Amino acid sequence: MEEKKKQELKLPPLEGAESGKVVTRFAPNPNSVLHLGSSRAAILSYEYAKMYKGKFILRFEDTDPRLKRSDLKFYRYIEEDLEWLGIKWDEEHYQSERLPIYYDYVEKAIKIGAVYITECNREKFKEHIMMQKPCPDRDLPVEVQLKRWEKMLSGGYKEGEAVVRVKTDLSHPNPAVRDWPALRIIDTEKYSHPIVGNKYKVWPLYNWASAIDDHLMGITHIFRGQEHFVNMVRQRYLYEAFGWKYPHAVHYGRLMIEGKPLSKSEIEKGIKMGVYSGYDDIRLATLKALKRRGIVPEAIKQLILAMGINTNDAVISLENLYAINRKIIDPIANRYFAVFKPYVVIVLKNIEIPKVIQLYKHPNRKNEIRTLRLEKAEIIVEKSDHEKNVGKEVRFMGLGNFILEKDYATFTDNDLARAKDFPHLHWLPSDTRTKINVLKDDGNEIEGIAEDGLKLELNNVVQLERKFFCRIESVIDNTIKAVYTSK
RNA sequence: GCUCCGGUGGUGUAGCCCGGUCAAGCAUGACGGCCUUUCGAGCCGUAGAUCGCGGGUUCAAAUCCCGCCCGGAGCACCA
Repeated sequence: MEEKKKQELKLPPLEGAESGKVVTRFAPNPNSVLHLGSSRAAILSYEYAKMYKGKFILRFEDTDPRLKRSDLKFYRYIEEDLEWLGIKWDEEHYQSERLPIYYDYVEKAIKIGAVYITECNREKFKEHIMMQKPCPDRDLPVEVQLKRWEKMLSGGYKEGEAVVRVKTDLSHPNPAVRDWPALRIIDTEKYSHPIVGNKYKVWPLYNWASAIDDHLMGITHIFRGQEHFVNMVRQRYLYEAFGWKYPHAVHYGRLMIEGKPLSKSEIEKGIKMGVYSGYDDIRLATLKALKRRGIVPEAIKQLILAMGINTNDAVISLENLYAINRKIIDPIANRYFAVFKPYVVIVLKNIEIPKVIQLYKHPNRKNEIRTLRLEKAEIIVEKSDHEKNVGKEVRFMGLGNFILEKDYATFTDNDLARAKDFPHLHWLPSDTRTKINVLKDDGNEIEGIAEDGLKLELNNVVQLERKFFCRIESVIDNTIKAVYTSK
């Protein structure tokens, strides 16, 4: 039964990759949690590193204390999410602790004329750049640049008064590439950094910190969304100036999920405004929400690997994730009965009481048994099941075959072969005490009763027979709370 | 507007670089059957794509060229 016939999902070969020499990194800004989209870079980077027996680095890009502020809790959340995915990293870095390194390269770059410090303000600079003209201080001698650099470091400029820029090509067709900004001043008295506080006033921008780090850390392959495409174009000028070799970069397309917000800002906003209950709100596609719903990490990994490194945009259907997930959990998830409201009480006729009914916990594992006790000749079934089948002969699963009437049912026999074409209905003894609430994926809750044995499945994904898979989230006294996984 | 990147069945993906074996493969979803103490899983089968549109090159185009349309991304002293 457990034949391993599933073709191991294989990533296509990586350009320029050699076994033992691949180094990849995942470089999140710790300003939110991981979701299905952001886990893509992590999974691809990690899997490729593993595939080529290389190295995988986790690097927190926390160099904006002002607009995209990092938060201490997210460093930890991201680590948790990665661990949950089964991702292990060989190195971990915080860019906020590497500022002296970035400073060092500014000085080096000034000396080779690769960067300059401009006192042009944003508007003035933009005017020049749009006309493919340099700001006057672009060609100031090295000594002046160094002096300005010292002035920046020593606090001689206030926010916005000076910016380090990388010389590119002023006639580059894309204005966004022309002399891009590398470091700026941030008033950390006002915008304190969660890790280094107000220790530094000069902060690198993404392209500077990322470019320097990718080189210093020996990154050979970069995986990121297409929104970073021009950043590669920009950073190449710097690499060229330093005589470095730019890593192979893969820019995959945009990933969307039917109806679910997949942007950090939208998630953060929704949580702040109380639209979502938290990072694990089941309507979200965060890793924390998926975990809570009983989606296993292996399913997420397989989904991402199946998408590969395609550059076109994808609107993926959650059904796909569910299908993959189901294949993994179905062989292990135990089976239970739960009857949801509205339900009806049926009196059983022609049976002996009391009665102990034995059922398999899983159809494939006939050695594991669960039991239901009938003390009274009375069961509860769902109203819709009852309505559809009044007047018919039905199979009460595990109990036997019955002619179902309006409020009673008469036992006929226990012949399973004969029951083949009968509707199979699940049921519970009328004196069942265990209650269950299931949080559905649309945010609504449904109530019902369940087998007592279900209380022992805390944190597990189970199948409520004929209903759906769900994860048992909490068990307090006689009440079980579960979260819907999928059909 | 400018600069990039895309457009293969409902969804995802393979093929496109190096034209024919592709009247397009796989997965998922839908439908039907078998099996089964579940409406799940498994097995079998069915339906579903004139490969965005138009033109060109060629004996031959999803694959090459041109034009157009549509979608996305970027155009921050964000990452």
